[in-house]
This record gives sequence, C-alpha cells and structure tokens, in this order.
Amino acid sequence: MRGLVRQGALTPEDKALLLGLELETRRVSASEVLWYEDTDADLFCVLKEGWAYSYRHLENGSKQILKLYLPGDIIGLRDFGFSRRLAGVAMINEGVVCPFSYQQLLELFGRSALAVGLMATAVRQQALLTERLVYLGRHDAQERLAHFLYELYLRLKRIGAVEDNSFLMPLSQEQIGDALGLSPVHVSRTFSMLRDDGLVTRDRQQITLPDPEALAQLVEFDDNYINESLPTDLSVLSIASLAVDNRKEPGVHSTVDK
Amino acid sequence: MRGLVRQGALTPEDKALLLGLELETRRVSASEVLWYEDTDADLFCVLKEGWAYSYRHLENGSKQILKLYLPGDIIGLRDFGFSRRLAGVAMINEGVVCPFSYQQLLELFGRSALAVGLMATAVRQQALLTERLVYLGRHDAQERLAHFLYELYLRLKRIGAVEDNSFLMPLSQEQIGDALGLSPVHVSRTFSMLRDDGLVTRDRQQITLPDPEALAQLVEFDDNYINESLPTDLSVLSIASLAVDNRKEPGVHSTVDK
DNA sequence: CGAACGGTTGACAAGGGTCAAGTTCGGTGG
DNA sequence: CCACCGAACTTGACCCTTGTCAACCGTTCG
Repeated sequence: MRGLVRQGALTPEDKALLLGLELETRRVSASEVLWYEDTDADLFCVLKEGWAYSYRHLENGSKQILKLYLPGDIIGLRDFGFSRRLAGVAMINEGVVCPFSYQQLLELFGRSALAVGLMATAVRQQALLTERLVYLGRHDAQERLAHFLYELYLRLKRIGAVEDNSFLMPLSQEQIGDALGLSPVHVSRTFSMLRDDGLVTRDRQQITLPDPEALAQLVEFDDNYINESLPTDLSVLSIASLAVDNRKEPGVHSTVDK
Repeated sequence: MRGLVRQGALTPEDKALLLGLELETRRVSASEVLWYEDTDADLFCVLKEGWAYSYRHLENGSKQILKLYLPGDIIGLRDFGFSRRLAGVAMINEGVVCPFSYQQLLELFGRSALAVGLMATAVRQQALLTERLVYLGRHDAQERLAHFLYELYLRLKRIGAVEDNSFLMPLSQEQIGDALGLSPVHVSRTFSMLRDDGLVTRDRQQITLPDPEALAQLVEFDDNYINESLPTDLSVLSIASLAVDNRKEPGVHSTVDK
C-alpha cells in the first residue's frame, strides 16, 4: 500500500476519492457481530485491530467458518454485487474496524461498467466456491452429491441446457469424486442411494431430477447466489460472444492429456 | 450482458475497449489442458462451448477439482494479480474458448490503481478459500490443522505479530473445528498428535511452532499465494489506515486479548 | 464456593476409503 | 456379425478415521 502511494500509482482521481472518504473507525467488542447472514449488503470494512471471521449457520445446527480476518484484512468484499449477505461476520476478540460503503466502491470503479461487472463476476465465482466449502466441511456424501447436482441443474437451466428436468453431465464419477472430496467408489454408492430415494435417475451421462424441489429441500439450497441478477449483470463473455460469433474459425489444438 | 448493452450501461470508453479487442475463438478438444498449475498467468478465457474445470494436483497423488465451468463462464479470473497459475484448467469435453489477456483487463480498469488493487485483493482472498477447500477435500485432520496453523503463522508474520515462532491465537477449539470441518473433540486429539510429533506447542492461546519449516513440509505449503507482492500490492486498507491514523488515537496495539 | 466454559480422555459407532472381483457398454478388428 | 478389449461403473468385505456421547479436569468469574 505504502507501495502504491510511493510508486505514485494513484491517479489524481484515486487521490480525490480517498480524501473524499469520510473515514471513521469503530471500536468493536469481542464476539460482536458486524452483520448477519441474509441482511442487506451495504458496506464493507477494513479490520484494523482484532480478529474476525465470516461464517454460515446450517440447518443441521452446525456452523462453518469460511474465512479468518486478521488486522489489515478487508472484510466484506465477498458480498459486493449481491443485495444480501451470503455470510455473517463476527469478531473473535475486541478490535477496531473502518467501514466503507459499497457506494464508495462503485464510485471507485467509476466510469467502467465492465470493471464493475468483472468484479461482480469474480465475487460470484467466489460464492460458488464458498458453497462447496460449506458442503465439504459439514455435509455427508449424499448431501454433497445432491447439492452438486442441484447446483449444476440451476446453472444449466440458466443457460437453457435443461429439458424436462434432465441434462447431460459429461463428468466421470472419478471427476465428481475429485470435486466433492470422495472416492469414486463412494460416488457410485451415493448415486445408488439417491436413485433409491427417487431423487435422481441416471442413464449414462443423462441426469434427470424427477423432483428438483425435493432435492432443493434436501440441500437447503439458497439459490439467490446463482440467480440473483445484480444491477450490472453483464458477463463480458456474452459481449465477447456477440462480437465474435460473426467471424468464426476452427482453431488450433495444443496440448492434450489424460 | 445484453442487459448491460441494452441498459446503455456501457460508457463510450467501455465500448471503445470492447471494439478494440481482437477477439479470436479457439476450438479445444476433450481433455485438452488450457493451462497448467504454476505456469505464467497471462490470460483468461470466456468459455463458449463445452465444460471445463480447474484443479490442483496434490503430492499424495490425489487431485481436487476446484470449480466447474459451464458455457458462458469466465475462466481464469482466479489468477488475476498473480504471476503464476494457482491451479490448472482442463476441458472435460470438446468446446470453444475465447481468450483475453490480463493486459486488456488492466486497461479496462484503466485509470484506477485502486480498482485494480481491490480486484487483486478479492482474488487473493479467493486463493485462501481455495486452499482451504483443497484441505477439506483431500486431507486428514492432522494435515488440516497443520496447514491452518502454518497459514496463520505466515499471515501473522507478514503483519509482524509473530515473535520467536510464537503467536497468540484467540480461537476456541470449537471455532477451529468449525473452520476445518472437524468436531471440537477431534481438534483436541489432533493438537495432541501434533504436540507429540514436536510440531506445535501450545499454552492456553499461545501457539509456538518450534520448527516452522518442518510444518511447511508436512503441508506442502506453497506460500506464494500469501506472500507474493503483486505489481499493485496495495491494500486499500493501508491507505485507509494512513488517512485515518493521523486524526485518531495511537491505538497501535496490534491484536488480541481474550 | 459453585457455575460455566473450554479442554481432555475413553468407549463406541458410523461414514467413507481401499482393495478386489465382477459387470456393462462402446469400440475395434477379424 | 461376433469376439475381444478397455474404460467406467457396481458391489462386497474389511478397516481406519472421525463423530458422538459421556465423564472428568482446570480456570475463570460471579
């Protein structure tokens, strides 16, 4: 940071913005909750003293800590681009924080909707990661697989790749295991359980979810982290796609591996 | 995206940038590797067709899949701000990608070093998450705890909160369990094992790592994701701190108390 | 002094890993 | 058209890691 300042990397705009911030620090006590899961996301903080953590409470009564924040860390970038908090944050010991509003962050990105969108996209990917972390930490094989399939179902539906609650899934069970932290053998067993419960049917790579809602309930899926369309729901990709679709060309193959 | 365009949310600068991109699509075959772990990070892609995944290979021979990419997803934001890839990316089936350079991304962020820094900070936090994901998925209790403590050690050292290989850790064993996906009972057992192996000693909240290198080896720690100081290693936080420190109390006791 | 809390230890059970022996299916070659 | 092969999946037996429950201990705090 001093780095940044020294390097003179800050533009006049940056400097103006920084000076314009009304900075205020707040002393917070041990165990104090900075914000709860699912509340309005409006600000983030720099943690100046003390330790904090972000967490998710699960319906089965357990909780998963997602990230520890140490002095100097920024808390709350995770929720940028979402309207509600994906996780709560609480102090561990007493400390000091310095809050900023997302509004200020937006001004920082200033004129570029693309930059905002990219940031939001990155944050969104982080949300998916986070969700998987929760499942690896606190759920058994059946819940992990159910969650995995349901997430896939939602993401594919979003891009129109689901028909009749059914979609193609080109992953081997070994790869699924590598994603969920399970052995391929157990993935197979788990598929059988889900089939026996009538939640998933499968023929080769064709997956069908006879009753997606039932699955959703099993995995307490909060789909707003996938479906929420934020103000700037861009996806540069699509822009890129548009621009490109005109002049197609078969490309170059490079490496392969197995 | 069409959303973005329709909304007219794109500034003239954005549009110019988009038009200025030389877009090229590349057809990629099934199992093709887009890039390997630990190689130079210079570009990212929009996945236009096919499925892909990012992964980490572990020394114990297993592998952890971090994220699945479906058509429309952006691949490689993860590594923005790092010089080397934290994870490999491979195709699952055949598909089409559309590559962009990080350079272009930088131009997008254009004049604001702050914006770049924030993005990099977000990405960096994602790296920590990713690392925990790998440990939850593919490592036993002892390795998880060792990794957790070593990561803490590095992060605290970075901010000067380690003395004589020793630091204060204000977390209860239950909280550690919630972070690592373990029961509090087993956290206790695991601490005992590490103590018996001479890797960690502990007195109340005081943790000492007699031989940090030995720990590092046990957890195959790649510390560049914590220590690498990227070109724009800012941390807005510190700027904030600076701005604030002038007109606030000394309050520089770094952390902790119970 | 006595709760209450966090940590420790032991006994037991369960979820999941590993190994090994099938089974199914798509592809290949005769 | 059929025999064969390999990859992916399935199933069973067995064992190890970890969770659960419970009793116990040491500190801290009222």
